[in-house]
Formats: sequence, structure tokens, C-alpha cells
Amino acid sequence: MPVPGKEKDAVRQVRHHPADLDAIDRKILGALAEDASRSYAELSKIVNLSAPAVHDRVKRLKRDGVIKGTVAVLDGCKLGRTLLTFLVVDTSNYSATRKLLTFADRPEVEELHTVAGDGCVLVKVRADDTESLESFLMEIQSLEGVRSVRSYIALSTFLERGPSPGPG
Amino acid sequence: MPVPGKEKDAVRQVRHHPADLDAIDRKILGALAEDASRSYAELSKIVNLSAPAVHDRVKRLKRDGVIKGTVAVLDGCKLGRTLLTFLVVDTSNYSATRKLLTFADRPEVEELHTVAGDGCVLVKVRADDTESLESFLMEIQSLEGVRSVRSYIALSTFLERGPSPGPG
DNA sequence: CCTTTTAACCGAATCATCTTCGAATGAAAA
DNA sequence: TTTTCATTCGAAGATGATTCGGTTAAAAGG
Repeated sequence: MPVPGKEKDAVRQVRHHPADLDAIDRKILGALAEDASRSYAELSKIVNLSAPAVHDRVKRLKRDGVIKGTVAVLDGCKLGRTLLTFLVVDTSNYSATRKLLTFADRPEVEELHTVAGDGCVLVKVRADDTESLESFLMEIQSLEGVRSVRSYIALSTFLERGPSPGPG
Repeated sequence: MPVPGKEKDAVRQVRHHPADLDAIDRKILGALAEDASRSYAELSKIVNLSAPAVHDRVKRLKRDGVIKGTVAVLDGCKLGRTLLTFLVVDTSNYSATRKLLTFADRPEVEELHTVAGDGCVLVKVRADDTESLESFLMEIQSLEGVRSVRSYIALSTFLERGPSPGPG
């Protein structure tokens, strides 16, 4: 794959290719991250371009993976999930970490990250109630190699959104 | 739980009205939470209903607030935000907490919750790099009434999504 | 038991929006 | 200069969203 002769580009590590976006791209991304149901006509007014031009840009942003998809945002409480909790799980070996990652298919689990710091895995859980959270916790604590679990129970949520393109 | 006499409307606390959803509603919600670009025709095949019937249900789910909206999911790395971090900020008084909540308008801040437990506010931050995270941290630490900040830096993300309607 | 009401569903038709197309523009490379 | 490439536009065509009237079926009430 790598052509030794001509480098063409400067020698820069671009492992996770930050796409190059102009101000218009960022405006579009911001508008769609806020409300993806906007029509191209509406977007075209926001950025002062024609609808097909916006369409081309969105197509490109999707192809390049900047826009990973569009999803419906559901209300956890309305679904009966009233108890949002963040767990920091301290594991003593990698096999325990691997076992923790299998919790990804639980519907109450929303996020799953390995983290540096004193913990090892961070889990965002939206449980139905204290009872189901407790059984979830016990299930984790009983895993071989889990040293400790710290729980942060959310009282009020003031902001919850995805990555934003920043001030553009 | 079941009231023997008249169950018409049992005396139940419904403070945050969990909407009553049947299996079809949940299937629709699950499908849209995964990919909101699906057409009504496609959804109608999934749940074995006509397109207008699905449309009616979706309209109701939106009206009742179960579907809060639809958003485009962006790739943090492609936007140049490569450093995902969770901060647990321990505050000594409410005025400090209030000041923390004003960080909601920062583009790098994605979540902001008050939490029970040893911390007081939990912040999800997606910063451009270590440098900008550091300046963000210093800004928080220098706030009057902020006792300590614990940082959990994400190494790998294995799951990241919103509330799901559960197995339906 | 029968009637009324309500809610949910469907097929067909309408309407808005998405998507494609060809041409024009302008900027960078040859 | 000439070519190439990317971006834009208006207009047209395709796709999907939305509305409508009619049907069914289940609950409410006499």
C-alpha cells in the first residue's frame, strides 16, 4: 500500500483522519446534530446554498464517516428507565475486562469504555429502578477478577448530547 | 401490586408518566433508535402493519414525548475531538455546582449530571487533545468551591448509544 | 342484548421532499 | 492557455411522507 518513492503529503500521523471541514460543513453538522429532521430546503437557508449543494455535502460527510448515522432520541423515563448510573469497575486482569464488555448487549447499558485512571471500565447504565440496578451490580461484582465497583447515581441531567462540530 | 376490587385506575404513583407501550411500539422505537432514516414502508414490514398505521404510532410517540427528536450522530475523532474524558467534580457548596452547570454551552461538553455519591457533578467532555483538556481542567479546578476533580480518560469505546426500549 | 362510541387499521390518492441530471462557474494543475 | 477537477445551480423525476374516507373490532352504556 505505501509507495516508497513519492510521499506527496507531509509526514504526519493521521491515524484517525480528522476530516477537513469548512465553516459551511460545520454549520450543517451542527444543525443536523441538533435536529436531523430538517429538510435540505431548510438547511439551504441556514448556510445560503442551494438544496442540491447541501445534499452533496451531506452525502460526502456521510461517505467520509463524519456523520455516522441518524437516530431517534428516546426519553428514558417514558420508557420506564428512571435510574441513570455511571459505574467505574476496577478489574484485576484483562479476562475480567473482556467479560465486562459482553454486557454491551444488555438493553440497560448505554455506554461501555475502557478507561485509564484508577478504574478500568466505565459503564453507563439506565436501569428501571433500584431493584434492577442492584441485581445488575451484584452480577458485575460477582465476576471473577472484579476488584471493586464505584457507582455514581445521577440525580438530575442538565445536558446530554453527542459530539458537536464546535463553534462554526 | 394487583388491586383485587376495581382496577379501573389503581392508585399508582406515575410521577414521570411511563407511557404505556405495546410490543409493536417498542419494536418501532428500537428500530428508530438504531436508525432513524428508515422509511415507514420499511418499518411497516418489520412490525407487519401498513405504512400509515406506523405513521400514526410514530406521531403519537412523538406527541407523548417518548421520541424526543432525531439527531445526526457525528464521529468525534473525525471532528478532531480525540480525547473523551469523564470528570467527577467534588464541590463544597451549591453555588459551585451552579457555576459548573454553566459549562453546558461549551461545545466539548456532552453531558452534565448532578450525582449522588462521593462526587457532586459528573461531566462528559470530548476535548481536541490533552492540551485543551488540561486548560479545561484548570478552569474547573480554579472555581471557588471546587474541592477536587477526578478524571477518567477513555481509552477505547465499545458502546455508545441512547436509551433503548428494551427487549420487545 | 343491542347501540354508540372510540380507537386502530388499511388502500388509495395527494403532496412534500429527496435525489438525480446536465450545464455553468471558478480555481488549481499541466 | 488549456485541461481538469470540484462545487454550484435550476429543473425535472423518483421516492417517500402525509392525508383521507371507509372498515373493523373492541369497550361503554342503555
